[in-house]
Amino acid sequence: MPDTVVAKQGSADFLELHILHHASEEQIYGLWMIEELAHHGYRVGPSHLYPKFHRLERQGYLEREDRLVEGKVRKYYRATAEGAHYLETRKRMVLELVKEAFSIAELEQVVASKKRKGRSAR
Amino acid sequence: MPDTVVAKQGSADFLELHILHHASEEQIYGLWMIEELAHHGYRVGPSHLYPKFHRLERQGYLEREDRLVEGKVRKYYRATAEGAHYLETRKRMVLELVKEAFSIAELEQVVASKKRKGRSAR
DNA sequence: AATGTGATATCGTATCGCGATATCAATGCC
DNA sequence: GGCATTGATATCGCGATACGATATCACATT
Repeated sequence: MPDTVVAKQGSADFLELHILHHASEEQIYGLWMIEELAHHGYRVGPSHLYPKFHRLERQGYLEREDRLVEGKVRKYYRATAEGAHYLETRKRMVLELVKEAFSIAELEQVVASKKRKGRSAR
Repeated sequence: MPDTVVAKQGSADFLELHILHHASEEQIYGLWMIEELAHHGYRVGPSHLYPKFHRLERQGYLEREDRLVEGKVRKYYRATAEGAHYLETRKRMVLELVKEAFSIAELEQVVASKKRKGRSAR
């Protein structure tokens, strides 16, 4: 069995986090996100992604900017301040889960050390 | 704003992972799980949890054992081998997300070192 | 004006989220 | 026995979501 399972509605809210995460670092658009997710084992179709974009925008977490690129209209999204804040809250919760599920008590320290210095250790 | 947001359907699949995680370590039952989740900031009601239990059981990821405890009937669940396997797959995906969202390239090493030795570094 | 192409949008239905509410099964009390 | 109590599980109901399939869009090239 492939490990890109996606067992039905499995990837649900991880999807939201992925979107917000990328949208807080750079401007993203639909097809790009779909490909990016594919690299990470998430099979997401347009009919799944676009409605999410719309909802996140409606909620004020994303803001859109239509732009013409190479003869194609792209709708770029970036996270708003509110969206970034929401993302941080959710990230904290994921961290809790990971800490517990992987029994990594000092995970916070690892994260904190990353934040202090910009190095990515690769 | 409290940081137990739970912004609508937010906790969705994290819930599944939490359930599977605990059910793979010990036998769990509904109310206990509800309280456990509350400790971690997830507000989950019975009408959310029980259907999930039922579905996970139907999918073969959990198995049930009714037991009488202190005059009360409890339905204990534990993860099946298949459920444990599914959990591992999902955990790997969460790890990917965390690694990326927190820019922790060496996260795998941290996890691996935890697995080798049982120490919890606290 | 027709076609190609990157991209976004919608349709339709099975399923889910989840507050509110009901139901259950064992025990203690009269 | 009848009945309230209490820990616990189950269901109702409907607005919202998942997501494959399909349609539509806008610009460029011919």
